[in-house]
Amino acid sequence: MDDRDKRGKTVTSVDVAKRAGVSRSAVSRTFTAGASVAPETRERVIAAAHELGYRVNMLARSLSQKRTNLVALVVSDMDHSFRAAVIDQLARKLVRLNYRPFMLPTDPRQDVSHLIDMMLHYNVSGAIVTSDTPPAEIAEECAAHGVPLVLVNKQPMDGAANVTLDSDKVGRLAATALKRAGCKRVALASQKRPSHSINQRKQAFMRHCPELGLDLVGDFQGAAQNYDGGVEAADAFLNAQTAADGVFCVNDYLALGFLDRLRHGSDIRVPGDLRVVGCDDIAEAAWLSYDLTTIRQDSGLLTDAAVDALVSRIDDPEATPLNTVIDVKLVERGSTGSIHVGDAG
Amino acid sequence: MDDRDKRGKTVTSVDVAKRAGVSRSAVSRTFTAGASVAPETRERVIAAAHELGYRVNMLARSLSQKRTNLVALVVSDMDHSFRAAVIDQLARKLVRLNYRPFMLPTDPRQDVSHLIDMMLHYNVSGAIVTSDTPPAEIAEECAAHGVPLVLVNKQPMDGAANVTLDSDKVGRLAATALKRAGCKRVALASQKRPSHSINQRKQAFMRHCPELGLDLVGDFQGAAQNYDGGVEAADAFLNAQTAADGVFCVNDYLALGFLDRLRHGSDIRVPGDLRVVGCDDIAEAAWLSYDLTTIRQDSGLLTDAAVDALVSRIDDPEATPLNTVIDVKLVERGSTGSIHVGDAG
DNA sequence: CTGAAAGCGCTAACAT
DNA sequence: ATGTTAGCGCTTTCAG
Repeated sequence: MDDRDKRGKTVTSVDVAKRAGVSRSAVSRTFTAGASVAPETRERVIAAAHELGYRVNMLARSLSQKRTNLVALVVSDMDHSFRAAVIDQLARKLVRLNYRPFMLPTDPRQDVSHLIDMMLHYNVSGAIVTSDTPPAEIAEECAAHGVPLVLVNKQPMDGAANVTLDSDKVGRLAATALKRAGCKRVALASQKRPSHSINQRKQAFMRHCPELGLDLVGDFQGAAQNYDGGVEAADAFLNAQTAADGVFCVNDYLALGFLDRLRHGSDIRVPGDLRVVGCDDIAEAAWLSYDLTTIRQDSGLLTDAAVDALVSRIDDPEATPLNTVIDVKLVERGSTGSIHVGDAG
Repeated sequence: MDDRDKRGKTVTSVDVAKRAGVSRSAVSRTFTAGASVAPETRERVIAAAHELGYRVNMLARSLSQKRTNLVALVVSDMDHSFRAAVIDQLARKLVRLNYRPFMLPTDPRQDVSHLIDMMLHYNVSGAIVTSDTPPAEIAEECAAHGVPLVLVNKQPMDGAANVTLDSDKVGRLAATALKRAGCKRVALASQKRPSHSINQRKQAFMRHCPELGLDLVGDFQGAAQNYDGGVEAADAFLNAQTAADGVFCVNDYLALGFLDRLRHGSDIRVPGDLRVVGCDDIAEAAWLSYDLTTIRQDSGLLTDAAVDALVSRIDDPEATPLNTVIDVKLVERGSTGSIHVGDAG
């Protein structure tokens, strides 16, 4: 590999062709999976390419193939560690399948037309939305322009594939866990303007409580679905002075704030006086200070399903979009009175 | 905007040209910043484009301009929330400047040639590395191929711009904070195989302790720079039964695990028996259960500097790469005996 | 200010 | 299996 060749002008397939004594097509075929080239030719081409430091220009290839393999990752709250993990996994899985993840950060209040523009500008092969942005228009536009779209934990939309956790089961597991822990009167801790998936969880929980003979005595809310929201929810809970003996926090971050507020500023002990269940199973839930019983949303399954759904739509644009439901499971820890992890280790 | 026009075949500049009764060049100019078009022509073109739902094909543009505006974001541990936030901010800032962030996830043990390939395949305008991957080859290759590269919190390398926090100040602030909190004998909590930036912090701390008359009585290590690593470091600390009255944890996650281990499984009270200082100021550090004094690494400044450094190298490839040092500051909380946030609120 | 023509680097029919 | 030819959609001299 001669350094003088690398710098300055870029080496193209015609350079390689010349050097290998073949046509450009031969070069192209050599670098195209499943094209027919004589082994001997291919070898010569590869050698020449290597000597020259040649790399296929994907932009040019995409232009002529009319297919980019670019996938837009529409993302908002990366500070939410569960979502960050999801993005990370999506990116890895896409790369493994030879797609190129493309970040489209977005603000909740930002208009989506901007996003659509970018997708179309770059001719993306597909898009995955994990943000909280209400994707109403986005789905329409993508459908109109034939861009395969996958929504993760969003309200299902026509023309878009959907991956979402089994929210009914979330509600059932939460209620069951509290019931089994001996609760009689339970409450919800949630947020003021719940996203679709959060809302589903809540509703499921409210459905299952009566079935299990649990009294639902309140829904205490914070502003956002994060730690501070949990603190606020706990404040509301404390003010209300309910006789609740169990709480389902609709998301783990919220639960952590909730727990912390009880511990620092009230006499209520968890799990002694109150049992708490969260949802997601973020890493922090297992920390010694929290030891939170929660409902695990397996990000591996979630991202597998999302990528599957996307790929199958890219491969067959006419196929009806998949609608995948991800199983969830209860992870019992100290906040419902199970053995404290600290005792086990 | 006629829907029949949008579906099926893509609308190109020639369609717009036809409809507007001008040449393709006119269309091109209309969508090129700072090109000279008669206001009246421009208007007609815009109208036609809008009616047809035309968008410039950036791939084609990039191909002919030989500049893509794609920026590779090389990233490894997104589960580390500080890094996730950095990625998020980088992406947002790049988009704002009309660059397109492109995720290149990588594993610590994966070979970098793979990454270089992707960058070259897509002709990226530049790259930012935030992962822990030893970027030795990556820097070389990028330099060899003229790809502007920015390293964030990495060991400086020839030909690459570098953005890193002021590690000397980190060490000084940590030592000073412990000193002011009344410590005499201090220890480090760190990890087995520290990254470059972590190592810098350690060394700085070790330099400054003697200057302040602090005895450094040990360096207790966990496997990784995360929560579990902190727990392990605390175990080591407890086993050693040192007389330390202060600990500098080289990173906040580590600090949280360290604190938790002390609280759950020892009689040592923080800040009563032991003062603890972390580094980074991640969101969790401010949580009620931790209330950790720490040294803030401002991700906003960090990412601003990284983007600046990148852009200036893209704009002028011959310029010598910038080397930016980010200021840090002490955030005092309860773990060094300052007023507990819980009391304030 | 505008249009014509050449070219960015690659692939895909179509012949051979 | 290989080469030839004609694009992919856009920009950019170069004339006018």
